[in-house]
Amino acid sequence: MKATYDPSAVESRWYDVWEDAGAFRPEINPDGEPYSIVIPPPNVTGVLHMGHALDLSIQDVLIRRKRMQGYAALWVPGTDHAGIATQNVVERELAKEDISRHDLGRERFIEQVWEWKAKSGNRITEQMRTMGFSTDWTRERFTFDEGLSDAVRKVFVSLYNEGLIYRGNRIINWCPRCHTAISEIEVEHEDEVGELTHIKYPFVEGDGYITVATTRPETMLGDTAVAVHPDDDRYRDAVGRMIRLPLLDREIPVVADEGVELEFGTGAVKVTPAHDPLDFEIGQRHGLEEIQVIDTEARITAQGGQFAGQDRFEAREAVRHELKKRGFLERIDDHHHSVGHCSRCGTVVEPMLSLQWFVKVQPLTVPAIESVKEGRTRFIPKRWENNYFHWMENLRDWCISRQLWWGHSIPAWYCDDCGEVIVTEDVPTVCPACESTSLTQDPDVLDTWFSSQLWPFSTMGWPEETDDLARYYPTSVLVTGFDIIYFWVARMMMVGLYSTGEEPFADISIHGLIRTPDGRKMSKSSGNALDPLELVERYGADPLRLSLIQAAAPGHDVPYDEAWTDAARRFGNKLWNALRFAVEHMKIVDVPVDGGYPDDPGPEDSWILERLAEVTAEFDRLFDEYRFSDAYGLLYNFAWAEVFDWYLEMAKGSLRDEDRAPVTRATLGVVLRDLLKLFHPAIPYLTEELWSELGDGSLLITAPWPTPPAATGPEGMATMQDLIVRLRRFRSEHQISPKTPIEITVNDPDGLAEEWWADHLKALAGCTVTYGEPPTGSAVSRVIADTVQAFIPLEGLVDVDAERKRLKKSITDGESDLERSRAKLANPNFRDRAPAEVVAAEEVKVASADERIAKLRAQLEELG
RNA sequence: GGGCGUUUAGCUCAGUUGGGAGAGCGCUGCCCUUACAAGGCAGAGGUCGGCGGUUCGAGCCCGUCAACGCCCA
Repeated sequence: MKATYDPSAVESRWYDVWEDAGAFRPEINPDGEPYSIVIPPPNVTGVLHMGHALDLSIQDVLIRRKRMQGYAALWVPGTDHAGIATQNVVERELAKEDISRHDLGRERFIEQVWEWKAKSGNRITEQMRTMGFSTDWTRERFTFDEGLSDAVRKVFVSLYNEGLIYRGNRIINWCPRCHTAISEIEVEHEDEVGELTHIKYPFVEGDGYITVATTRPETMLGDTAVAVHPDDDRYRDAVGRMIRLPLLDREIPVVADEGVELEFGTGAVKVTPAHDPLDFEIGQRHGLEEIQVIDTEARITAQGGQFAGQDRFEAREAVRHELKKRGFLERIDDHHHSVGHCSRCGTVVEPMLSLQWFVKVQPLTVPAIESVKEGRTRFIPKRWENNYFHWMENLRDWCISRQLWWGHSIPAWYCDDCGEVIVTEDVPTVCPACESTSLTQDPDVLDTWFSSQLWPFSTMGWPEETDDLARYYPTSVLVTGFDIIYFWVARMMMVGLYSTGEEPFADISIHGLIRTPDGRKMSKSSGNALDPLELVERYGADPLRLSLIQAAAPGHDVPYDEAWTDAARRFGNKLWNALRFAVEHMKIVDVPVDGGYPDDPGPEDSWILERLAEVTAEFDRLFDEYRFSDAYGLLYNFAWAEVFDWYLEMAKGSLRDEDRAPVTRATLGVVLRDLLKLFHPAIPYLTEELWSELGDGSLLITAPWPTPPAATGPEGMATMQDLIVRLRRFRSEHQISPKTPIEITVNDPDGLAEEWWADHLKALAGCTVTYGEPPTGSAVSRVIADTVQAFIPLEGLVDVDAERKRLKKSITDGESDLERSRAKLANPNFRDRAPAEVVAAEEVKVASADERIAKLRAQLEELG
């Protein structure tokens, strides 16, 4: 073995070996209970970012452990066709050659996208392999492949037939850049400082006017009323009168409507039914005309008089200018308000009246809420349930049609002759109403999330009744960030229950977002995003995985610092060298794949075996609660601070003793082996490589999960470790070189210091031991651990003044402990109400502190 | 405006049944001890945001205030 751990050398070796062995397929454990996860499908256009790295590392850790525990563990990979995103990418490519999609036409453009996918669409899956993720590639799916398209059509038609999908004219959010409608949650609201324009709307008859305020003055061109609240005394007389709309001279009524906010602005609002959701509702109630004044390019329509053809923002200025010129402008105030932007391209969205398809979601939310309320699906951490409920309870209908080319077609056809709407899974040839054969399919496609929401069961073959569906659906757990609970998780719950009657997953494990070290959001646009693949090159995939898992406390954001990954890499080096020590120098061979715990271990062996059993049990407990960071933190500290720093050092001595060496080899072998197993889910490459050094020839990826038997270590271990630490401190405080041997006399009234201490005190503290009473005549000091005292001759070793100082400090420390415990015991309430064992423990503390201080005082006196 | 979260060592964060605060990085001193200097040993550093309450006992439970952040409207 090489002297240092080289991640890139190790990581190039194993992925193909695993895959060729079929280890990623659940069939590797044919008799195992099923355990399944579907990957949240990344956009096919995407490249792996830190969020993916975290999300997928967690899933891999779950899957790999379950696989080792003997489950038929299935992790389904795949990608999302990502309608807008992918169409944008390909359009941009074409633009380089000065071609628009319209030049190509719809059919050839779609071909172009498929070609792009074949060429560049597997980038992210290649990156997943680099990271070592053990997904079953034989089951890879794409949201736009054939089977999934069948599922989409089936769900659409079914929802339509039950009246849960309808087509209607409503105010939607329009992105003038992407040229499509988008849903409510694809709109990102940002607080901006805008201008509130106050406009005078004069009455047609008589003098006077009403002042209305708006942040979008250009929409006044589409105004068909002014509305006030019915209880507003200020406008009591105005209701029913007519207004002459400035600039266009259209006569519009003043109406009273409950929807108007009394306190806001002047209390009177202009009503633009075609370009505002609230105004649309007011318009419906009062039978107002809907005049579209902004078109799909965000330009003023012919209805906008002299402003026709202007861009909406240009028109905003022009309208204001004209109002001012003609005396209708009252004033302009600065105004903080939130402005909606397209989540895809950042363009300001335009609310617009449009004929679109919608899902009526309310009926679907009822069972989805119940499932979580009744615990059939649980969120981890639980607090995310509240957000889920809140969102579900306030859902508005979901606009699912998109004016794009790349996406699932809407399975709706219109009869060219009689206008009949035909919604069906198979392409219709004849109009059922008039028997015309002249039918035209709806040109729109579906929101990408409409197909993503089917992912947990469409990937398993639904609507076919496949073996996979029967065996692996519902899935065991969904792992994802809280940012897509609304987009994705909630919809999977709704449509999963609707389509299959079952919750799509038992658990939903929510993790946070990766942030920069100073807590900001990582994003490509702000240029502070780290590339995980670059980190892999610099530190290795295993160190990146381990550091992400350790840093990610459940449900909290992760401010990521490379220092963690560097620390994980150093841990890898430590583990590497521990194995190197065992393999090369100590001839550990033939460690069994499982079992093999020694029957008659020595004291330090039984101690580490006890700790191994405790730590494994605790690790499993934490892991089963999805507390991966705690579980691996525990393991990391156990490995480094206990196995490497203590056990390995103690084992060096016994390995030199031919009588004790066999049992030490056996113990060292099983402890390191089990460590490799426990660490494998997090750092698969390194552990597999080290496993191959242990000699058996099998693969770690499919080795059985460890279940070390309970063991009991020797009573005196903790005291001995304490004594060693204190002796080392004594050395450090007195600047005694580690090379200077110290002869100590150990006095041990309670029989804690057994014979086996001597070797360890020699090896780990550089002290040779004599048991018995302290020597008399020469100056000594003492170091005390529990009831054990070690006497150290001072002659030639230490400066007596320094020793006095050391003793005084020890006495002071002891006294403050003593004081605290005494005060507690002096409180009668404490004695009465605290549990007996707590009181007893406190009494023991007093007694031992007392004794200790007495000894130290005596020591001080002896020094004179 | 509503909801949620955060506030613990110089920095980034753990701390789930309330019983003397931990990790990583950083810092100080000593050590190239044949697994590892990507290391070892020892150490310094904290009124656990403020105030009040419950309790024999609060980082942890309750109330309140403050700062920061996120989501929704």
